[in-house]
Amino acid sequence: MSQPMSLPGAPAISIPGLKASCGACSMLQLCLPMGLEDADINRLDQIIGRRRRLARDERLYAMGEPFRNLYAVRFGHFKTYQINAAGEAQITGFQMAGELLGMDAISGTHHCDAVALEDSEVCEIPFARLEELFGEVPALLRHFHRIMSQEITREQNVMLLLGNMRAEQRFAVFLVNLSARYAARGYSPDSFGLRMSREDIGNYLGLTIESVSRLLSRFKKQGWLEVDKREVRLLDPVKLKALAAGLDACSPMD
Amino acid sequence: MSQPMSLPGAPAISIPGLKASCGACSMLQLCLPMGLEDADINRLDQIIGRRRRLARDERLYAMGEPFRNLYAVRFGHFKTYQINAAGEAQITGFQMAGELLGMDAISGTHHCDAVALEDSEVCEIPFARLEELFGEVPALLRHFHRIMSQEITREQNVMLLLGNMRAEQRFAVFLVNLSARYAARGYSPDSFGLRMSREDIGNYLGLTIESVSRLLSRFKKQGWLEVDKREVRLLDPVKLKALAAGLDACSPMD
DNA sequence: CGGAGTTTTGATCCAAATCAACAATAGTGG
DNA sequence: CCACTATTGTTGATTTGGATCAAAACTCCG
Repeated sequence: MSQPMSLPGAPAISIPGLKASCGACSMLQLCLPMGLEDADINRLDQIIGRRRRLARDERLYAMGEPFRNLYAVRFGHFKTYQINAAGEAQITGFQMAGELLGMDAISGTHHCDAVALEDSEVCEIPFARLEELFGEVPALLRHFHRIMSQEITREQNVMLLLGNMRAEQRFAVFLVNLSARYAARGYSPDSFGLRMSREDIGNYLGLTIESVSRLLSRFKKQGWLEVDKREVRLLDPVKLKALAAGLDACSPMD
Repeated sequence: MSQPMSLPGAPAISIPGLKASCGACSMLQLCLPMGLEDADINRLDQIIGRRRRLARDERLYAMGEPFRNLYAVRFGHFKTYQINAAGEAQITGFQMAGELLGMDAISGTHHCDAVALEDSEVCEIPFARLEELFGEVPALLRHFHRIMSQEITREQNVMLLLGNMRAEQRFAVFLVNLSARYAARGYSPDSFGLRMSREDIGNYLGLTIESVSRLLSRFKKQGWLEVDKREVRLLDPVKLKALAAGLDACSPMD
């Protein structure tokens, strides 16, 4: 590739300390203000709090904290995870630019931790003020409901993955999903860096780190992708999509 | 037990054909109108459509259908499930009286099927009219958001279950969860009938029907519960809760 | 460079799936 | 009502996908 390595997490124009401006944000078409009129976007801008920068591994919020804000990812990546009574964690999602964090907390307190996978920035959205705006901007409310609904559907898809799929299919789903999300953001669908460790991937997919490593090696050997450290290039996206859809019998690693 | 068998799904006072009345509904304290003032409950009553009766195995809605209504379960039980491209199903939840169905569809079309597990009744809630009401009754909107948020959290808990737990713990979680929900509805927490088949339970928990059957036998042998067909009585709820929380090492079936 | 963390690869094990057979139950129709 | 069938559930034998255990290779940084 003659182009510089794709960098889906690279900062958009962003001057820390300045208030966020949805109208100028590159994520406008994916984020909360999607589809709003200019005037309404300005009203949303009015209520959006400061931007917040987080370093790699820094925590945005923790389980049990009282709910105050939603967060829109401006750039960077996050993971969210739950911890049960026995101290075991389950990663419930990876979030990237334009995605909303914290919806599980609207019921009162946060039910998971959110941690930055790399240096990242979020817009803080005070929910109390957002609620006020809902009454005045019905299109905003409608889109907010759509986003929550999509989050429910996303989680149902993960349930399907964890409950029904074998390791190979899970991993294919994971790759194809990332690919589609990068594509929606204008990045290459076939070439991207994994922002999360093998351990995070394994935890999310209900597999061990060893299994993830083996799957990567196997997919590479089959010629379906190239891997170099965390950089991935999908060589046969069609095959991977077929695997993900379960339309293709698993090749038993001969 | 000298009492008649517990019947958590037995009809509340219900005259088919009549319009629903939230104020008179026994699920008032669990359902959408929870916490509303009388006047606001009446406004909600105004918009709620007909009740709808469903026979066992009858489908309330199907994947792909356009979204029109939410449904509140009046009595009976439902299951919701997704089907993937390969035709395999994953049950994403079991719903009982007072619970809301269809939130995953707000984004436009239904993403799962909902099927009655027994003769059941729902209140049809036209979402367009509910949206109108949101602007007039902020408390209703707030509670609606809380319900959606809780649904997200519930699904995250299932992800934790499917991604992290062994069969024994999954099954304990399942039983303890049912127990708590029946308790919240005023029924015995320790004695209830399973409304779903072993196959449904297995599908939901990511296990085979054989595994579910073996788990039931094993729990019975351990003296943690009694089973007779689909009727279950928890004999050692404390033990089951400990298992569910993962605080208790799995007893290796000696 | 050293040392901690991460990833890969190989050997072995085990929990749950699969395969198989049968028992119990619920329907169905005569 | 019973006989017959289909469905659902139980139990046992065997297999297997992925976990676990173990160790080496690589990477990242101070």
